[in-house]
Amino acid sequence: MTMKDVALAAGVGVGTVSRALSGNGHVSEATRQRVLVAAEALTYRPSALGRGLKLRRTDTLGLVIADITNQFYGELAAGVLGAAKAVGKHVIVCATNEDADNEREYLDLLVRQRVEAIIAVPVCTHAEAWQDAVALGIRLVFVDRTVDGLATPTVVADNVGGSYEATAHLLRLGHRRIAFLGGPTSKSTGRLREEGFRRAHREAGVEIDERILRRSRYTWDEAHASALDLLDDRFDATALFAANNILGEAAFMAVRDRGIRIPDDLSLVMFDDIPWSRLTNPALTVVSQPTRDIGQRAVALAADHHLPEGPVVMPTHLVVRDSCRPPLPAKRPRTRQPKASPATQLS
Amino acid sequence: MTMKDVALAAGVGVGTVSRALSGNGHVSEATRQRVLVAAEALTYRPSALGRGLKLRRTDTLGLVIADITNQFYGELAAGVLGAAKAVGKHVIVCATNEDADNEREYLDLLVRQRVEAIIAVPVCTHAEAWQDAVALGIRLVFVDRTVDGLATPTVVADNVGGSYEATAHLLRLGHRRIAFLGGPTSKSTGRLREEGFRRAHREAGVEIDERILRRSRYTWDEAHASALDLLDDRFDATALFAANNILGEAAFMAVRDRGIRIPDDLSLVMFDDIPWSRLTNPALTVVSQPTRDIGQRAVALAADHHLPEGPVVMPTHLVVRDSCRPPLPAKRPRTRQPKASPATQLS
DNA sequence: ATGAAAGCGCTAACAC
DNA sequence: GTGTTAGCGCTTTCAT
Repeated sequence: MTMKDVALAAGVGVGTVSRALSGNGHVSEATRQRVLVAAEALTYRPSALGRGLKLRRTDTLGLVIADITNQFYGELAAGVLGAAKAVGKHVIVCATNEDADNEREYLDLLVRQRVEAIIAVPVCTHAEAWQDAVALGIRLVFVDRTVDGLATPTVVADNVGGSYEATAHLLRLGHRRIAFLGGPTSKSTGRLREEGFRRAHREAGVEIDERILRRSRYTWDEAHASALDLLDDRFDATALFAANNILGEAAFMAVRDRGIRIPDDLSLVMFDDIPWSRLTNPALTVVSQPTRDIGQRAVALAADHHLPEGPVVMPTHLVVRDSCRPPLPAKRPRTRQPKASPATQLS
Repeated sequence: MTMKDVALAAGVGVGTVSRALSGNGHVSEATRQRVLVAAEALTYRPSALGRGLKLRRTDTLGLVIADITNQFYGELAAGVLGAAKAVGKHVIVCATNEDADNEREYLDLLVRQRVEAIIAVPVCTHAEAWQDAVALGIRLVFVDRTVDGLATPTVVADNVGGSYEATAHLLRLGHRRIAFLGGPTSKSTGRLREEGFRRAHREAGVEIDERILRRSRYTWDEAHASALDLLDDRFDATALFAANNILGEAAFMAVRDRGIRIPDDLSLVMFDDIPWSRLTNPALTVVSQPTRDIGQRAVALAADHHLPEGPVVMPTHLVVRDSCRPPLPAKRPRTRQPKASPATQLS
């Protein structure tokens, strides 16, 4: 069923069919009806291939995320899909599983598909990997993580701020030995959230014990191993900050594995407000980021023709639930008591 | 950068470029190199539009799911994406949010995109809604839910069996008043899981009190309201079976809201093994379905040219954790004590 | 082995 | 208003 068939059936030319069906150009009401009837009778559906080839436009977006199974990315994808639908575009979804080779392959695919824009959570943060995609004239928007040395629109959460706020919350409660389970330094999220953690300590005049920091890739297994390693190494921290939902889940399980009670023995804060954080007992205090908005914003940037100079930073906020409390003095035999200083008064 | 440009640069015809790049047809090694060099120099990337139009083949799959934010569908999508990548196809993902209008629009989109197959969790289970898609020659595979009156390949979990097993587990523990929070009868999952629940009771010779059954759409708000309604209505059940992860999450929250303790006051079983079910306290006993496999299998069916006659039913299994225990006699003042019968011995 | 040419389904420019 | 036609980028005969 091609347009030609419809033209034949309606006794008109293909141009008329195109005009009648698309509404572009003038067609007399009489012929319009004839065309509509013929199209209906033949159950004709225009082909996006022919149209796209002619118009040199596909109305397609590419979304490249790490792991669609992670609810954070699910939420992000939901934002992208919703916004895309609203502007009449559809999206090819690619899951890299944090593998740079997968990412390359998907990139190549999306280029060949002539997507109008690629919205990506970059695995490979070397600028070169993305350079030729942008050289090929495909609009590129990064989300969640940045790529250095590439003037590309990017939408991220306020990683430093969110992390700072969470850490400050713990310091304010009186914690002085706060363990940190963070991401790899190869990811901007890993670096920035650690920076917020450090900044809060610095401003509070509290020294960080580097022995209670761990960095792990964003996989459950590695994160869980890191968390156990942390807990088993003369662990005397009174609080733990996990820098994303994977790390948080692994940390939570590890803490339970070791019979440590939250918040009695250990206060826990996690970056990412994920539905399950309300289901644990106690419910977790978390840093919430506007995940769906990030996705929507990315689509807006992908459509906009005037790009923002710097990355768009979306605000985070601390959601205080029940996983934190002041440290129990009795519970921290090895803790060095820092002398109270004015800077310690964070709020 | 079109193929013509490459041909010009390499001093050959477009046909030769096509052959050299695709590997179809013979090209002398010398010219092949010239073409490759020219293509590289121009950073040429073949267009899938031209190719698709000519070949009348898009290598594209459409995936229609309810809510990408639900980890169950995330897992399903991961299976589809992985299997699709393995066979060199890519996928347009559509989230209906359980809205029939959205589904229609997406369907129309996918038809126009000339996807080779649509893998869908159907919202609208009227056969007619899908009839013209299949009439248009697009392969259709349903997952998770069935559509009546349509001879279409379908991949589902063993809903009756899983539900039966979970219920039998509770009966075996001695529960005689088991509440049920199920899905709408408009969905096959809703009907079938209720059927398994009933069958287990029937075979155990235990009568069901219809007053402790609720049916809710698969949205958190409605499910939560239903769960509260159930708990607030002279609730004296000793166990609760939630027929999917949304219902289970809502039930868990409602139970907590009401200060009911699991498993002391109430045993809880949920259909769907979702990561958070291990994070609650106690960890939840669940019916696990091979979600990722279902997605992979659907892709296989979409590619296969000989279709299975009936739906493909994937096995489920009960994962026993800590949310169930025998009922405490003291805790069920209103419970009618059924007389022990041989049929009660389920295992 | 390679060039020329037809044609996939569509839109837009042009002619009437 | 409507028919005709060129051409979007590609693959594949058909000649040579």
